[in-house]
Amino acid sequence: MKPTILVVEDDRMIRELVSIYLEKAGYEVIVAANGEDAKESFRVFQPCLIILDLMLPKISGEELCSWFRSEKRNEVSIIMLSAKAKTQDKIDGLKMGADDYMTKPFDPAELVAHVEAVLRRTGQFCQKITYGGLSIQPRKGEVQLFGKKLPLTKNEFNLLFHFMDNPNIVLSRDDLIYQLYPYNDKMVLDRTIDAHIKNLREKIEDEPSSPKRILTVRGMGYKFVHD
Amino acid sequence: MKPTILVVEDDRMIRELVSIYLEKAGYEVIVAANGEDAKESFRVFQPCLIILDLMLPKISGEELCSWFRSEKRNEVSIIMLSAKAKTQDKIDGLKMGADDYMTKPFDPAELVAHVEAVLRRTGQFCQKITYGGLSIQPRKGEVQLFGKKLPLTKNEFNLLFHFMDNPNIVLSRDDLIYQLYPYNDKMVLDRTIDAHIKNLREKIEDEPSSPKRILTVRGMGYKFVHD
DNA sequence: GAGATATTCATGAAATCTTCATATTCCACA
DNA sequence: TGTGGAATATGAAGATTTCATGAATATCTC
Repeated sequence: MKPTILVVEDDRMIRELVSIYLEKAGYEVIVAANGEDAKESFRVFQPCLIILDLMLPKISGEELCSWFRSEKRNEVSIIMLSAKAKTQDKIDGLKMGADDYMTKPFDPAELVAHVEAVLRRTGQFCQKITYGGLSIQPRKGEVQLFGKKLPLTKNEFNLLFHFMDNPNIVLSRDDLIYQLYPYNDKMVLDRTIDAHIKNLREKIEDEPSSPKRILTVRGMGYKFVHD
Repeated sequence: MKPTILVVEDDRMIRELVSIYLEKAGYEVIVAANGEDAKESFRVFQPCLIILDLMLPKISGEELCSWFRSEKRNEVSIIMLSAKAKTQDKIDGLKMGADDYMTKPFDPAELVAHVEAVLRRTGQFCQKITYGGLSIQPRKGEVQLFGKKLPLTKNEFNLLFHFMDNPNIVLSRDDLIYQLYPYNDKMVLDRTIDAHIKNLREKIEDEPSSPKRILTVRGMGYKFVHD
């Protein structure tokens, strides 16, 4: 499953050039030539990254950026594209919530490198997180331990994902319960989490020699560690 | 609770210029003029972001970058700084694991904007309070003394956090008790606090030569001091 | 309904907390 | 400068909390 990138650009030449490079780099590319289409594509395809030209007809790139950032759309990364090369323009763009800012004209290969840098950091949900031989692919719903597929239950999977998304951070049982039941519709005991942790540990720390991945932090919760 | 930034740059002028801007923007800044110092500072201060010049004496910036990445994979963000402005240089830098790449000469205000863009993603994880080699990272549930991890119990941790959050302020035992039991559900004696303080002191003032961090203010309570 | 999964329960062991008894320090005042 | 009383430090013992675990029960899914 490839990460999806939305390219918002009204200039057809640039749009296609960028698309070709991104596709060659292994991404799923969606294009939009104006703000309306961009919003629609965003809703439908839920891209993990947006390449956003600032000079657009009707709805401006800046306005779109705010829209993407509003509500709970913070997860998506945005790389701005603009002919405006003044320092203040760049600062304004970044302050607006862009993760990166590139000036036209640009080398598409460099754009790809920037995309990869940004996704390495933020696109975890779209791709794969790996720590010491343990890797999780959220979209595929798949977990591998040194290449061997691990069958996890839904709760185990969600727990592990949240752990690997927050390495070295102490997660309280309340926090973990909330991850499993975001709608607060269920009253479960702390002990339930313990039980899931136990089962999860058995699966990801299968051999006695394998490193302890999930530490218990007495009185506080659990922590996924690496290194 | 400012994020810590490590600036690795051999040119003193640039180093100080960058430091000034970053400090003005509210960051805790550590500087290093060469690779060895950088590694040492990295270990001790655990910065959440590194501004890394590529042209360094002895150990190159590229080598350092790999070292940082191997040391703590994703945890630290890296912004590269270089006079090399060719597209291929930027691509190489980003591929090496940098989160961003800026070319010299640069506007320090723009650098700050880039720093903020990068930290917007990752900054929440590296909140930290540091006084004289003693640092606490609430989200990690971790305390370090000159880079060495200290195992604290929950109460010790909470006490220390409250102390470091209120440096140089006298905290009464009642206040401290309230910190440990915000729900007022427990009646504990003042002596209990004394006992925790004793254990905490043993851990954070482990050597006879180490400075006294927690002072007793007779008749009033305790005070965490620095400088 | 059957198998898989989720949740709860009960238990023991271990870590941690709290208190108590005693020692030490500090300060006021002679 | 010495002394007594109050406040704090300390070590150890007992009490409590917390967690891992295995088994029992409930719930979900097909």
